[in-house]
Amino acid sequence: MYKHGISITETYSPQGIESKLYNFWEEKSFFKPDPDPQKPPYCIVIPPPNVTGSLHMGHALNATLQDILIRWKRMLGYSALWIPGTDHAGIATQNVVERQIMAEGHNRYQLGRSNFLQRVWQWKESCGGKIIEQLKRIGASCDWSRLRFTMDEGLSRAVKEVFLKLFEEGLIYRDLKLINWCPRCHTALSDLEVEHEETEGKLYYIKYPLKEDSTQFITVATTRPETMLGDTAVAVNPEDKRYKNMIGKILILPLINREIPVIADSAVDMEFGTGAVKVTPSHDFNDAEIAQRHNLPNVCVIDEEGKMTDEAGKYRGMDRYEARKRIIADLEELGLLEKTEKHKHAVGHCYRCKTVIEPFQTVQWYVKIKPLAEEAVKVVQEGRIRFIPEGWVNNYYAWMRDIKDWCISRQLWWGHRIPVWYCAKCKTEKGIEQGDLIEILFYKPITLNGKEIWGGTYNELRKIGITKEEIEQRAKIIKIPKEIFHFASYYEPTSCPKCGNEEIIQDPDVLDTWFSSALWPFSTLGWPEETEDLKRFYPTNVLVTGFDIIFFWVARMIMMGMKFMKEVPFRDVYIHALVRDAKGQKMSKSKGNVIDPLVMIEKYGADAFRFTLAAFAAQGRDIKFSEDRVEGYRHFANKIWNAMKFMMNFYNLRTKGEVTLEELNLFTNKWILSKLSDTIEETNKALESYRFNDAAGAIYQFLWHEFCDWYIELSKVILYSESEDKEETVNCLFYVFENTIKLLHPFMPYITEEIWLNILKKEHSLMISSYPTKDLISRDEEALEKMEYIMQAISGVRSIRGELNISPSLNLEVFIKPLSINAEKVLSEGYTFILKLAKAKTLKISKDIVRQKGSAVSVKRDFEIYIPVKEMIDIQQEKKRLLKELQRAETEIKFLNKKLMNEDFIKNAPKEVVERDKEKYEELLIKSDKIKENLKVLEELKD
RNA sequence: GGGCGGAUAGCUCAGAUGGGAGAGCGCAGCCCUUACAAGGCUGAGGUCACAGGUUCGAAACCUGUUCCGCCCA
Repeated sequence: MYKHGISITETYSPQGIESKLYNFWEEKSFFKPDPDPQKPPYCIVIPPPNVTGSLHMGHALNATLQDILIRWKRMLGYSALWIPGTDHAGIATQNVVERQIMAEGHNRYQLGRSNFLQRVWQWKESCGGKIIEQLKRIGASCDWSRLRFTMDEGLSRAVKEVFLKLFEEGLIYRDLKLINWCPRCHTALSDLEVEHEETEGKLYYIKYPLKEDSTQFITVATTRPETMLGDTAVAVNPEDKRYKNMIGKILILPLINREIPVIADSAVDMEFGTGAVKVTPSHDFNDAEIAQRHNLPNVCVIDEEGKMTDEAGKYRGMDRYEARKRIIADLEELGLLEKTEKHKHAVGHCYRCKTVIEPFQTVQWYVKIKPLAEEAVKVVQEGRIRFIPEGWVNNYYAWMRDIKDWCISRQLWWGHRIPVWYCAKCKTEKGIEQGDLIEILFYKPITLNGKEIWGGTYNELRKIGITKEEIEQRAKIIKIPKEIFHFASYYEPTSCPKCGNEEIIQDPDVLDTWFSSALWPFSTLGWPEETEDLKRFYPTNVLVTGFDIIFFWVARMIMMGMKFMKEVPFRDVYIHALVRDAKGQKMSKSKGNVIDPLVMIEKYGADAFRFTLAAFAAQGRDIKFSEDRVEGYRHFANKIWNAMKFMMNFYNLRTKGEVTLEELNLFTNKWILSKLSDTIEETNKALESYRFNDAAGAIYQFLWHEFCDWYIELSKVILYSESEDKEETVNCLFYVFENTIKLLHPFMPYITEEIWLNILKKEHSLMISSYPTKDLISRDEEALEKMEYIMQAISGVRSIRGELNISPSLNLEVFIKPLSINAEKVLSEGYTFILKLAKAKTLKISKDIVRQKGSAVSVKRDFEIYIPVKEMIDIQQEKKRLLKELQRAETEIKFLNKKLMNEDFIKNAPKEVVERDKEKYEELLIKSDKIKENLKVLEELKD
């Protein structure tokens, strides 16, 4: 129990305090932006985590930095809004629910599309968004009343709106191309969703016999022999002398005995393999390009499941890897396998399930990206969007330069359904009824008149009496050729706008999740409605995110923002680091090196954890996270707590809330105010330039090493006496502490609020109080200089004590001889402080002091300290100490001397630098003389 | 193959626009001094990866080398 009637726990314990305060803030609606129109807006949209996700270190860092910014700006008087939300994560979420269903012994097809979607929503309501609760644990001050989800009604509207607009403008189109296909997820992927991984594979050399003379061969090298069944040519470089006479000749494709030509294409690398490459247009991107140039046919030998097709002859139905083995064995038997070599190459994997990607030819939806990209590059070049750190713009430009059209359709059920319909009754240019071209495959047959129906064309199925609904419910695959007439519609249409027929079916695909994420900065603010929020908060101020989604997300948001808002989505893009483990390895479940942020919070408190992340968040470098650091910053929290405990002993003596430099008498008080002023400026400056570590460091340094180590200790001298400065010291102590707590609040919101509200009993919450800015206090140069003397005197005594191993319990007689009038005046003014903090028994300050024999000495700029230690210590040890100091001084003298003798230096260096060095040089000369003198005295002592 | 980033104390890292290096942890010594041992005080520890160059002056700027990491093809 303390004097003012509050009991304070011995050490700071975050458990219990945090949730209480968080609930308090939320109940008071402090997370909502201030509606006052006078206040300037400040807005951040959270990078929406996956709804399936749980909080990992990356999220924690990301959220901490955003929260620091938001709390800082809110306290600076902005109407601050941080919009939270999650994205629907098409593949990931669908996978989660499919696994659940599989555990029940079913698959999604058995449920049917609409039932399956119901299950996904159910799952989302009960388990999804766990991460939102976790964000609250780290103290995120998001406006939860504005929580959004990419599949919610408003955002779905935005998605449709955007799709239709782009479709109408011809920026969205449907095309038959080779795409990246995941045989496990059964969907197309965009280029970005493929991860290339260096893999140790093999290079197979296969002999293709010549038609005209089967004893002659061309040997091709390939890493994927199973695709040879789909070869439609062999290509060589036209410059390649080895093959000059082969060009135009016909080869017999082994195993399948198809005739294929030898063609010349300059894209062929003569150095690779034998210089002759097989061309498989259906299963390789490079080959597809060659095929286009030479008008080669496509032969598709691998299907959407990764199994061999009918075209694969006797390998039909085999898995692609099984087929590879068999083909190699068969070739070997035929004597057509020349050799195999080890070979390293990059293999594409699905970023969600890590399955090896199969290039696959299908009809997909694309966004024509060039026109959008041009605008997005321009706004960055013009500086309307800044990247911080700057270096990332190069990556951004590079990617934008070689950008390819964006494949946006996914063969999933969970996501925004593409708002396009196809008419079965309209006729193609060739006069064929479209329904005859739409092929349906059921997951489970329909039995009709004792016959199992597995599918067929749309028209066939309708003719035998299967309803439209049945077809859509039961379809596993709906193949709709490219040329079929289609129309987009915002509302669900009932008939074809061209022929009026009701036989229309919707495109079965959904949109890439990133399509909806790209709209996030304006869709979350209410677009396409012209809401108040949109008017007030768009463009947002900053996007805080990791570099890994610059392309996936940041670039696309800029494109969409420019396209639909005619304005950038954010001013700044702050790219933060990746959080790695202590050894610098990426954290991953399989490596087992994952650190759970919630465990850290549980163990050390959210404040210590947040502070660690901020202190680590130096620009341009990854974070190697170590638990030791968190522990260190928990100590910091505890330090604050204890300082507060000390102060609360004097709480009742406080007479005013604010103090100014002018009204203060005592230089220590003026000093700490000046130091606070510096810290305030440094912190704000650092935050303005997103230097979170500098801001955290400035506060830490001030609070611990200036406020606690020096100021509190100095204050005790006054507070435990009957000094007339006691009142102003108490007032100053609290004033400085309160402002420091304010500075710290964005970093450590809980402990600061707890002290503010529940210990200091402030009327209003700290999180809505005002952030200190540099005009709050100025600095007093004189006080700073005075403290310099006092600190030197105290440290001088302590050094002697420490280095000579004199027990702190031994009170010493200290003599200080000032060598200037100023030194005498200042040191005398600080007499009591020196006496107490140096733990002196007696202290004499006088220019008339004569050094006693057997004194330890410390030489300062313009005073000397003598401590008689004859009885206490070993003379040799003191001599050693002085020699060390002398040596240090002399090396520096030598260095400075050389510098000052250099005419070029005097001539070229700035005046201040030369002046400073001269001064330093002279001081050191005096110092070394003094030390030498004192060494002589020690010699005398020996006698 | 193209591009980017890193190498500073035993460990993890800071070191805007060049003026001879800092922190935290760890380590050593002395201390339970009435806010705090989750603490105090005092120390030890660094040819700033290597080699050249620019400059009066380089950890910083330029060139090359080695090692490590990332992105793209």
